[in-house]
Amino acid sequence: MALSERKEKIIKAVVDSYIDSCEPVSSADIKEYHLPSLSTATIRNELATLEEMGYLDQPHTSAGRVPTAEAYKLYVEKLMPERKLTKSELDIVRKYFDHKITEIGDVLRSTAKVISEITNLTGIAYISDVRRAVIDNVKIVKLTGNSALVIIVTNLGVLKDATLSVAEDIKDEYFRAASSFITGAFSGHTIGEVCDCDELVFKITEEYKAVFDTIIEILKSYVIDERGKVVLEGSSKLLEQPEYADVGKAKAMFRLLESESELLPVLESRDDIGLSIKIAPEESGNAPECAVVTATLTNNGVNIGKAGVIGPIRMDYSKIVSVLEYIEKTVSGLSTNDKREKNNDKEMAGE
Amino acid sequence: MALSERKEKIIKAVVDSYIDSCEPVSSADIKEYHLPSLSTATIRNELATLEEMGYLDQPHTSAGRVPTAEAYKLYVEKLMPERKLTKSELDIVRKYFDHKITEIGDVLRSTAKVISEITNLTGIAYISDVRRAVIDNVKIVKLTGNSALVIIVTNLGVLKDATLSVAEDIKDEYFRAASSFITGAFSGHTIGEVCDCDELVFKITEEYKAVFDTIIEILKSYVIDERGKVVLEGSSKLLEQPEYADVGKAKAMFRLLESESELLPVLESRDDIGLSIKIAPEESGNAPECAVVTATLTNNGVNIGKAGVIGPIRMDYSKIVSVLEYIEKTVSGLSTNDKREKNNDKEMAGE
DNA sequence: CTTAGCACTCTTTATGCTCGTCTGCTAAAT
DNA sequence: ATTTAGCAGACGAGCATAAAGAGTGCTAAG
Repeated sequence: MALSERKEKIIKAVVDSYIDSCEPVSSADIKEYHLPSLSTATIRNELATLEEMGYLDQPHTSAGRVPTAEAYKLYVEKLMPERKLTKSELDIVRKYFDHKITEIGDVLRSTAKVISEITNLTGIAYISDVRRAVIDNVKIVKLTGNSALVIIVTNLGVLKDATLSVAEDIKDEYFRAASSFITGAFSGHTIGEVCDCDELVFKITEEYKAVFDTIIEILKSYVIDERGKVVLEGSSKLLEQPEYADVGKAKAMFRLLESESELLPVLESRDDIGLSIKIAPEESGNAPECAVVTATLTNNGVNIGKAGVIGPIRMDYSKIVSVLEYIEKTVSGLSTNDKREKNNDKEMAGE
Repeated sequence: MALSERKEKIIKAVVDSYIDSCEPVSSADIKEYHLPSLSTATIRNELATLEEMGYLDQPHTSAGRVPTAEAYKLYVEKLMPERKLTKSELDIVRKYFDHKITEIGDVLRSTAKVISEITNLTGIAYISDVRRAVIDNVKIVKLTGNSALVIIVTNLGVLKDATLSVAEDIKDEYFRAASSFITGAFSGHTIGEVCDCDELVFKITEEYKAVFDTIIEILKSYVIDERGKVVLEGSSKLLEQPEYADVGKAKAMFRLLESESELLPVLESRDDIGLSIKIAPEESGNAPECAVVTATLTNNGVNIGKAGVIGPIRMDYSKIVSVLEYIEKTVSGLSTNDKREKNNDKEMAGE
């Protein structure tokens, strides 16, 4: 059934007001700040029918109204005001991404951090599936005496690099040759493929067997380590929210954040593109009530992963959406071969 | 004035009991669990004099006794039982360090994380002073088309590496030559020296001017970024502690953790070696009461930084000391040219 | 010096009470 | 038919009071 315009206005008033104050909204509040032309009695009548319709709740008889998840859903879909980032918010984002960021892990951490800082909620970021990353390039560089660095470049960015011990007397040339050999063998394959297949498929010669094995090892442990690893930043920010004024509630929420097996289903979204807003998702099981807003991160058009916020159902969706939209754009602009606007890049003069 | 053996036993009983339960300790408790041979009245007499001496406190007249900071200090110095890590605790530590860890930042994060996991408090780790790190080696590696990776190896380990954009047509040889030239110029100098000095000192020829400038830039921004940066892991663990059952207290503590300017003086310890236990340090100013235990991390005998825990004054010092001692040893064993016992390293066969 | 016993202090918990807020309903007004 | 004013009723927040329980301090005896 369609809602009258007035009913929608009242829902918006309740949600806006409740987001701001976290206190049940009375008919007088609505009259004063949102609909001065109506009497409180009329508003009360509307409130009563909206409650019957499932949009509002009443903690007890003599209390104001509180929005239900249904009301929030309608709000984000239709009623929410558009909002632009303020100057200072833009500055915060720029500050975080004004550096040279290489590793995927760093991108995730920075993203989660900046989101948390602006929204005052917990920022989350994660890679959808490392196994799907396509290897572009593998470099092995000798560092000091007996250690070497393995750098694996994928379409998602530079994977965390790993050192390995090597015999002192191996020459630079060997590493160079090994690098280009391995690059030739792996390039174009996904990490998943490389992990699963054995040396025969890649036609590895005896000479580079050892390097091959080592790199497979590194990839395998990387895949295991990062499987569904979610980066969380600013979880303590949740304490600022009045819904967690009770330490028990706060603990329950932290438990959810710390348990990856419970958290992941809550985060997952159907759509692989754009923003996803999940309000009180069923997947959360007996975990505490929460809402999750995520944006899809891309790099050169490739889906890297997701970033967003998690927090109580009462959150400033309007602000969060504008932040995430901006971050989505910014992160997509970061990449190994980017052309960023500002002086973020210093071209190195050729020889 | 010297304490009688019995007084010490009673202090130990109070501290042990209070660490365990976080509840004021009554004379009956002490009799039952620690000194059954004495009567509660005798114990009460002792408790009264210990309170006068400043070792104990009484929340109110009809409550049991609570140890003062003085009592904790005596406890860690003299009364604390020795404790070995349990099998499962050892396993946790091994799990964290069983990987190839390259970057300093990763060492810090892992260390803080494992400490937090075992102690159920907030783990901290930080580098004493990046500017004092001595550069060993600088490598510039071309990755894909127009991006290159700069790897700076110091005596502390591999610094976070940074990418830079380069013209497409630069050849590998140029990077190789630039790497060895820059290594020749910087090797043996500290990061601080390199940041402060200009090109003349390093006799940079025109040819490598651009690389030189870029690397200086990277180092400078690194030094600024990491100045006094403290890695914190598991801050939400603090909520498990009953002293933060009140959200206000918890928030105050989180504020301390988030403010580097307030946190650093609390962490700093006089001694540059071994374990430091600071109980209710004066430096904390008007920040909430806390205790900090830190160990010095070394790498090839070089002082890297500190790692430890921060939490309420009531913490299981005995356990923490044993954990930190073990971690101190383990981390010192990690290094680019290490000879670790187990199969953590796979030697790569020569050519 | 140690101990038993008892009075005393102070917190904790439960109970009852008042006050203010906000609603729901009814009847009148538009 | 909708809106509004007015009023009774419901409920929580806050406060005082009372009773119960825990643990001490003190005194006097062992």
